[in-house]
Amino acid sequence: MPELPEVEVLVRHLGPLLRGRTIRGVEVRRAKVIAPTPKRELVKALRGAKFAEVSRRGKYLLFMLRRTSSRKPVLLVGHLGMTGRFYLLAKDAPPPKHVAVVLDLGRHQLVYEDTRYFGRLTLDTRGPEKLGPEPLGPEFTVEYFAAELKRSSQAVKVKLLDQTLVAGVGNIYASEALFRAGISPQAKARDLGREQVKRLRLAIREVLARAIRLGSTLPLDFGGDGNRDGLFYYGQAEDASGFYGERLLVYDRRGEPCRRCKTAIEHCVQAARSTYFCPRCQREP
DNA sequence: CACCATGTTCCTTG
DNA sequence: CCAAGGAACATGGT
Repeated sequence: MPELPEVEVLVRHLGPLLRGRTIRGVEVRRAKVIAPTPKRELVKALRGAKFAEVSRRGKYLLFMLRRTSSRKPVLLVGHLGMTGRFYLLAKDAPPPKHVAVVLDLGRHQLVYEDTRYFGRLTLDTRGPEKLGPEPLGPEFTVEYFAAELKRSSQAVKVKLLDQTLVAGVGNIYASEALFRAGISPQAKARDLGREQVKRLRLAIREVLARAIRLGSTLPLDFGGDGNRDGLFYYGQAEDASGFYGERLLVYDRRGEPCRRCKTAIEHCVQAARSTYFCPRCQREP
């Protein structure tokens, strides 16, 4: 479930587990995910390098690596796409289906698994460089947000998915934030008034921060199949605990009663993505 | 079999 | 040149 909050929770768990560990070997099982970095180049850069810091930018994972020989750090960039997973496995555990890359860490292996192979694990840093401000950071100001929205004739929900506007909002949290702000997803971005922009900015920050808070309280070793051996698995936490349903107010709730006014939640398609909203609580400007 | 899915990029059209 | 819409990517679930 990778939007900003899921990636943030993953980073907070991975950081302490990886920091200081040395990469002994690199196995690329699906060359597509490391593109455009050639396999040889990746192996050369990673083997013998040590994890220094694990951080996040938008939906991207940033692995800062250092090697004792050279002083310049290597930045390894990860992206989970729709179905990507990073977790640790015991050294000789058989890697499951759809493993794209395995990093040998000695007693453990860091596995990057991705059923649909839409994600990335690469030395190409152009992805995160194009991103807009962090929604929870100081650069995401009302002034900036208002000015950017004014320049767009797109529906505001579609605009929220533009990672150069603000980094990390995905299809689920876009619908959730608009519901909390009481704004119709079909409203043109440039038509929002000052108060609506303020409310939307706040709603985005609250929705993301809340998801991070909730996600951080959950154990991540949901494997349950023994294979992962409890060490680390970022999986279907929401389904397993049933808390997914509680935290989402509109997403995937077509026909169900609005939590606020009981009106049936509606669904529409915008830019080929599903949008959910309450026709009564969310109005056009 | 048909349709849908948390994301991004590329191509076409206007 | 830019905005907008749609397909493509690859696999699995319903």
